[in-house]
Amino acid sequence: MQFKEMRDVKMALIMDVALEHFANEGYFRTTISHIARHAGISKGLMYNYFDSKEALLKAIIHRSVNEVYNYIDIHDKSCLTEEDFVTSIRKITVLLEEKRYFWQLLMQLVVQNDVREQFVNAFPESDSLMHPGHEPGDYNYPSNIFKLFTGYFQAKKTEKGEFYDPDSDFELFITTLLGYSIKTIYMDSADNDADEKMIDRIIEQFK
Amino acid sequence: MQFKEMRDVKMALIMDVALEHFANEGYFRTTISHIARHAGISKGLMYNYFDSKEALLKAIIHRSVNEVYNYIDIHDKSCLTEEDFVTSIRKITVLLEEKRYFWQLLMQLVVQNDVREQFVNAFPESDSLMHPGHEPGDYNYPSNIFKLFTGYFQAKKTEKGEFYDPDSDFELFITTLLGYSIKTIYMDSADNDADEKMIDRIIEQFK
Amino acid sequence: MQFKEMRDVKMALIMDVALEHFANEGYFRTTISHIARHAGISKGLMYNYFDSKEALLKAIIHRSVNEVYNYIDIHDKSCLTEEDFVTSIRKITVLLEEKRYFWQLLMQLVVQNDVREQFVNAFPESDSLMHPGHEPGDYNYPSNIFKLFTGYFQAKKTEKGEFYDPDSDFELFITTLLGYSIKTIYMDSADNDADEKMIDRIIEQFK
Amino acid sequence: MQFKEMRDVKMALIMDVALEHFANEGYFRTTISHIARHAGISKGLMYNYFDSKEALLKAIIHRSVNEVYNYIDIHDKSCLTEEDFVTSIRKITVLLEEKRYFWQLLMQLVVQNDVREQFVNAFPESDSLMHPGHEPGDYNYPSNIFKLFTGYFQAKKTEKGEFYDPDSDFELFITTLLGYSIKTIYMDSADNDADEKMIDRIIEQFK
DNA sequence: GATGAATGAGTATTCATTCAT
DNA sequence: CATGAATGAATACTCATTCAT
Repeated sequence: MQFKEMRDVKMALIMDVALEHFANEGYFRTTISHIARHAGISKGLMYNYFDSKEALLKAIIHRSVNEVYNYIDIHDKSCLTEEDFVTSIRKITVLLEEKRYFWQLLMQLVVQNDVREQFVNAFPESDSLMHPGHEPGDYNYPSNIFKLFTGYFQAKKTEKGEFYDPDSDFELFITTLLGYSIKTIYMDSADNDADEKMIDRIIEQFK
Repeated sequence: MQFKEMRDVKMALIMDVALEHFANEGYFRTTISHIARHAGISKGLMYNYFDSKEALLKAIIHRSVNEVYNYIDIHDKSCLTEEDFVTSIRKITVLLEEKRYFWQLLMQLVVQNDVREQFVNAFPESDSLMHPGHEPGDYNYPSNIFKLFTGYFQAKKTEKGEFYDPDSDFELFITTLLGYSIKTIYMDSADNDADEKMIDRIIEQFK
Repeated sequence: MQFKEMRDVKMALIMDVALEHFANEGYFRTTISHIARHAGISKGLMYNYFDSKEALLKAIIHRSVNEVYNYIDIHDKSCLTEEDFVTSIRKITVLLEEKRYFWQLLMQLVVQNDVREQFVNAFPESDSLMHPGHEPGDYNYPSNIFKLFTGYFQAKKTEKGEFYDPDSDFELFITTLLGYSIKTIYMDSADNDADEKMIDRIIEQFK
Repeated sequence: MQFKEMRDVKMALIMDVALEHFANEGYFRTTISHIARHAGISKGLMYNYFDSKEALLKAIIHRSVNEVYNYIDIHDKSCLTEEDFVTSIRKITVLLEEKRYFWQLLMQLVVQNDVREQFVNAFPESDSLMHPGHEPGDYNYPSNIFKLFTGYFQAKKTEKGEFYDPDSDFELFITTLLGYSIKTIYMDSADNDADEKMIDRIIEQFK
């Protein structure tokens, strides 16, 4: 259907504009009027596409989460090889840079205690963040990915010897990756070389 | 005067209540009425103490920043020994846990692009964040502390040999510490032992 | 009693300060706090002297009205000679300049339709503007003065001949005097000579 | 567009209602809610048309000033004949009666010292009071009109002889006209005949 | 008397959302 | 589908007035 396509294009436009403003000015301080004006449509029409400001927010998150999962694309693996591990991290760095606005928006939500709790609870169960093309039970990406990574560190135990503590190593890995992510999202990296070097060091340290 | 004391006590009370709500519900969603009600005072009285909602926010930040600087207390050192370095990190972990609400509030501000820019610009220059008991020129803590740490890593070069890259090591250290901080601020750490172990590993890795 | 005197002095001070602010910033925009601060007393004490903001306003008007009447001092005459007439006008010009703040305040009230109506109605009847030391029936100054002046113009008929219209002349006189008054109250007269000349012309025209 | 028309009609309605209330109850005591209720619209809609209460006030003044200038319409003359002079005064009397609310509002502003100063300063320079259809440099009506009148009195010198003082005569004229204007604006003239006679006398005296 | 802390009703303003056209 | 006029609940802030000390 052609109508369907036009609709989708316009919805995507609105979501793009909204995401940019949400990231730059904050969700609360961004008004519907502002988004509509910048998207070149009327305020009223917004409500033909999205039921409410919050629905728009959820749609944006939903879309981005799907894009991220599709790009990562390791959810049908049962375990990670070292190559998989390295590839995953490289993919993450790509995502961090290509989807800065999304991560910035996500941070805004997550740093509010009550919102974060809703978020954490809502994750695998809630419809709003389901992967549409998958059956229930199948969409539990975050925890699956999580298991793959913990599995990867567990597997290293055989190689590194009995004094190696996979849990501790995994914790530090996650911590370091979190720090790197935040830095990447917010600092405008003038020095790409340095970033490159840092991610190489991290990979070297934890692979 | 007795009035002065009452005033200070009540101002502190209001700031405490406000900080808690700002952290939990977000600055924008927290209403003055709400703060007043929870502080057991009338809306109008709030404005006897603070000129505006924003002034209240700034007062809270000002107070906490001063507390943090006073606790860290390394601003009159010219260089850091290994012991200083370790002590500083331990102090940071203490501050992270004791002032969670403050750091959470700070994150809320910092994750909004336009607010963050104001913040970064305002930092060393603005009166509002000056350390009261110090002369102008002396209060530039953030950058002074920064220099102490970079100096520490530079100094390690003599010990670690010519292939050691102090800049890169410092970058990774900051990144790791950032990740650790965020985790500490937001995750309610059921497992204190694990946290302890992680900070030990970080110290070991970078000292 | 000494207490009484102190009280009167302080009341006068408050009224002076209040009048100045009322005139310059307007009655509504002048706050009680502001007056108290400028009078060097506390807000609460204000209410020991005046029951309310409006009571303060009325007291100021009352005081000034009495001062004006006492200065004019023609209320026990039964008719005006030409000399009386000239003297009265000269006295009016003195009052205009010496009590600018009061006239400015009066104008502020009078230019609001609903307030003006209250005013006009309240004038001879209301307690608030009664002359305290006089019996009821005796305090009706405005209308008495009015009668004296109309009488003066009526009397000129015998002199000026039968085609002379005293009502019309009186009307024009009042009108011209009103214009002169407003100018005097609001224009800061750099050119005193010109003012002098104008009032001379007016006297010449209507005496 | 039909929207434009509706908008203009409604804006005019709001301005009419607001002007009436401003004049009768005073600008400060008139609430936005009150205006909205009497205009039959919601409070929020007011802000679709006017950015603030003050913007509404300015719009009203702007509109009225333009109407007055357009009606007077002597700004492209280089000098006034006696006929022009008489016509101008008659036009002024018409304006006084037809735009009482506006003049009353203007008086309210002008009698507050600080507001008046802003006003006087803002007059010829400010965009807000520019005549829209004229080039810059051309819109300085008040002072132009002023010059025409002073010129008129100067010209009478040739006719009235060397002892005639045009400045003094002009001053008295302005003063008398001011008095007449105030009376007309505030007194509800039951006796139109008397008013007529007075303006005739004024014209006779100064033409 | 004197203070200023405390109150609360009131005011301008904002903005997501609805609806007639 | 598309518009923007219209709504109203919510929010920050003000200020005359009261009251405990």
